Amino acid sequence: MHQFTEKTIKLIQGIPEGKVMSYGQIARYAGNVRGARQVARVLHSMSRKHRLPWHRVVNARGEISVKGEELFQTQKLSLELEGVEVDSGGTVNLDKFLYEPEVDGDGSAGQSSV
DNA sequence: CCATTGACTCGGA
DNA sequence: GTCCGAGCCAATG
Repeated sequence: MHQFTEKTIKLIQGIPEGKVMSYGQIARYAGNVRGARQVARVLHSMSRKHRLPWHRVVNARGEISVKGEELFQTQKLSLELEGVEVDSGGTVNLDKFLYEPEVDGDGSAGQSSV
């Protein structure tokens, strides 16, 4: 197993409740800027074997990009239950719920703008 | 090993 | 703002 996959898994597991990450972002943190699709694939494969909080993973726009209707609602429900506000279209406010593990205790920037 | 997929992303029209 | 196309890399069959 490549480190990218393992890092991806760990990153996903490291996402706190009430936060979400995009595939591309995870891929970058995993060391692969272009690994967004692999993240998706990892979710498919790993989520079957491991219990990964894949529901905390959304696309770059903060939207739930899952295909299946059930999976879509499942993810949306899971996020809402964790305190993440999800729009009816499955859109999450990345300015509020985007998880940035590298971010320092800044806090001032990020969600100050409207 | 080769071909296909895959929950994506970005850029252009 | 929406739609289309190409890239990208790894796991699976």
